[in-house]
Amino acid sequence: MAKTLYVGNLPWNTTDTALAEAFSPHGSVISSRIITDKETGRSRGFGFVEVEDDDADKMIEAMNGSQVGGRQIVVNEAKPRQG
DNA sequence: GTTGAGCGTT
Repeated sequence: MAKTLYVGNLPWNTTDTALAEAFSPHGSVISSRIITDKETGRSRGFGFVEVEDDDADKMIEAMNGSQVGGRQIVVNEAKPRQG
């Protein structure tokens, strides 16, 4: 099982790999993606990280409020895209 | 060469 984490307040230069590298030591990272603008292709400043359900809660409290790329980030459980 | 609350594609 896996759970999706919403990551906000990210620097503009943050990449999906940077998230995986930042969440890796805090738990099992399955996948990571940075949301980019559909018109300009630039980073929107937030992304999503898919992690193991057993480590999701720990990574949220461990990475929420921490600094990534020199900027403090916000980590929460992502809302279900399909309801 | 910019910006800063908010929840993504098949």
